[in-house]
Amino acid sequence: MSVTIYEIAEKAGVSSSTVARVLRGDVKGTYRRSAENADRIRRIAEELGYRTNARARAFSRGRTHGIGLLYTNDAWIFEGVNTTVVNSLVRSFQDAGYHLTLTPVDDSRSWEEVVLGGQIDGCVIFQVLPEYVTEAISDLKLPLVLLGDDSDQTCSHVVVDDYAGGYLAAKHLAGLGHKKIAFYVHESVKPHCSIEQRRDGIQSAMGDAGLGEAMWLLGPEEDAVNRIIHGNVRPTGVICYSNLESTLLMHAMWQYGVSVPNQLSLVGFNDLFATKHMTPPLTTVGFDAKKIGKLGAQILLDTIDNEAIDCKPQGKIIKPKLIVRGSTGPAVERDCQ
Amino acid sequence: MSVTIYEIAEKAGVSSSTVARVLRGDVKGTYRRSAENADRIRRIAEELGYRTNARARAFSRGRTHGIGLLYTNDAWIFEGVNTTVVNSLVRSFQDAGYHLTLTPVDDSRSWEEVVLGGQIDGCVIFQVLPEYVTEAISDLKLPLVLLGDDSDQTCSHVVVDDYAGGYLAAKHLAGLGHKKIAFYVHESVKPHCSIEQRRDGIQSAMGDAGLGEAMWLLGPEEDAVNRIIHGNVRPTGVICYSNLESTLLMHAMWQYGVSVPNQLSLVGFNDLFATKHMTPPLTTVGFDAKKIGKLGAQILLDTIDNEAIDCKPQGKIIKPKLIVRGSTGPAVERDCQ
DNA sequence: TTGAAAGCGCTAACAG
DNA sequence: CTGTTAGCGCTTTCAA
Repeated sequence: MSVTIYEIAEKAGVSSSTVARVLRGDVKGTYRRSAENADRIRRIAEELGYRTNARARAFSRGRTHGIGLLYTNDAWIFEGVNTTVVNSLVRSFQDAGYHLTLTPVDDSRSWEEVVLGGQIDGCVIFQVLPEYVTEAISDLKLPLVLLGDDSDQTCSHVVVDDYAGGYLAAKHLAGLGHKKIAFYVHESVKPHCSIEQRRDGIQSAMGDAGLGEAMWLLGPEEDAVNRIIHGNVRPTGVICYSNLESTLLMHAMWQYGVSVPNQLSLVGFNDLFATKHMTPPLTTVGFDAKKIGKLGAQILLDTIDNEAIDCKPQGKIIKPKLIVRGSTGPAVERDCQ
Repeated sequence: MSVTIYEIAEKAGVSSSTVARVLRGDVKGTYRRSAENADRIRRIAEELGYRTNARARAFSRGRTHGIGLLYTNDAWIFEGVNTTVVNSLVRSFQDAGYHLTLTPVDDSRSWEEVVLGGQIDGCVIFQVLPEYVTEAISDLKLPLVLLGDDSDQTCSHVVVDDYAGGYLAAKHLAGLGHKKIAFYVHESVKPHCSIEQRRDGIQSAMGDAGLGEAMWLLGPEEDAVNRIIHGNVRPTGVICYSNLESTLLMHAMWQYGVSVPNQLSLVGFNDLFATKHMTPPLTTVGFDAKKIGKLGAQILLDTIDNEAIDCKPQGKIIKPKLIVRGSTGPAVERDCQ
């Protein structure tokens, strides 16, 4: 058994409340006598190796200092730039005395024990969750913040301006003289608002540059590669939805002997270590992933602290920026083969 | 306030213990009358929207069903193949009704609240932790399992046989006629037993093949690249410690116009998506990362369940395998330039 | 600032 | 199988 405040109280000859208060820092020590007593209590606690029992505190206070990180997609949560977001969340919460619990949401309903059972004080929702989950959470009035999804404007959220990202990418290509620009989304990518937003941004930049419709490459990679290389209307510049697509395309172009950027320009999304070291280094749309975690944590902590005032939802938008590297160059029409 | 067993007890006209027992499934319902009662209790609980209060249960039982994932290295925990390990851990624990809490260990001592405060029932330790942390944990007699480190044989652990991995890699190169084989570890890699183990395996395979000493490339990448390209004794085959090194070298060789595998063979460690899609696809030493998480979780859960029997530590070793792809080929002496 | 006392909601030992 | 009765260790009124 571990040491409790009662044992300390007995040794110190004071009440357990006093011990608790001193150890919690609730006693200012304004009067000398009081301060001396406090010191003594702290010393005894130290000697006995006392540690606040977090379970008892959580029970009594009704707060665990735990935060749930809710997500549905295993493959996505620790993918590429998201690891930076997660690490940043962990650190930000840690600084505030909170800790993150990984809470995958699936049919197993095991998330319920954590979320509905009150093991957490709030949750960070990564991307979209099934509606019945978000409903359950809002029924509980559990503070939450959405990351990477602003479809529900009644919830606080942090998102990247994907429209702007798409715009930047396409504008860059248009500036290099590209007229036929494609947007490639791999078939394995789950539906997400960022897809349409990036596409809209691309289309808008193309419109501003007096160009026509963007090509939209969906489906399996073979099809995409095929259309890029052998299609009737061949793009000279391709914008990739994420690191996955850039990796695949870069590889495929190498296989088929299409030189990047001489014969084809490639722009990616997300700036990773691997991106910088591709052959050639990838021109990409990046954003401050750390900031997402930081802002998300901050918003959630605000909400938790101000539960009474039930403050209105906050929305933050992160602006992306274009990082120009070696995978883009002037447009060159490839001859028919 | 949420519904408690007392409210249900009152409505059902039974005692709170009965409610708790029924809801917990402790009542078999062998007798008809009892079964009917149990059904009624469950129905009332359902109607009232009752949820077991996990905080109260944790307090009362002295168990939280939480598991801490302890690590010191942000950059490493979600890196490459480790994400697979983490996801596998999460799932395995989830299946057993446990959840994982991310617990970075650093000077902030915030890990103490989680670990020493009793917010978790056991911990998974990723790689090595400062000694005072492991000591504190064993003082607490908190069940633990070490992942990727077997330096303390008194603790349960799951490790990859890195010696065998190194051996496989070097044997492969030797079989292709390579005589000068180097092992490259980037300077940013923190000291870890796997480095020596892989090197020993490499050396051993070289010995078996009648070759001399392996070259050991350490330090900044420029030096390594320089020695590979311009050194007095130039390796024809390089084994990379991890994905980092393979990415860097593959890129550098491309920059300097050294063809892989025609002029230089490259073998990596860890099999990632990106590895398969490098140009050329990387020959690499891979292992079953899912299994690590699975075994780790299983061992820890065993330990937690058998606290009384304080079972002796279990050690599991995962055997790696060589995945031959396009980055290795017959040895060719490069001419002096 | 301090002490006494009443919880927080569930579990568990015991008697019936 | 059920009810009674103590806790688990900390927080939080309320008086003093």
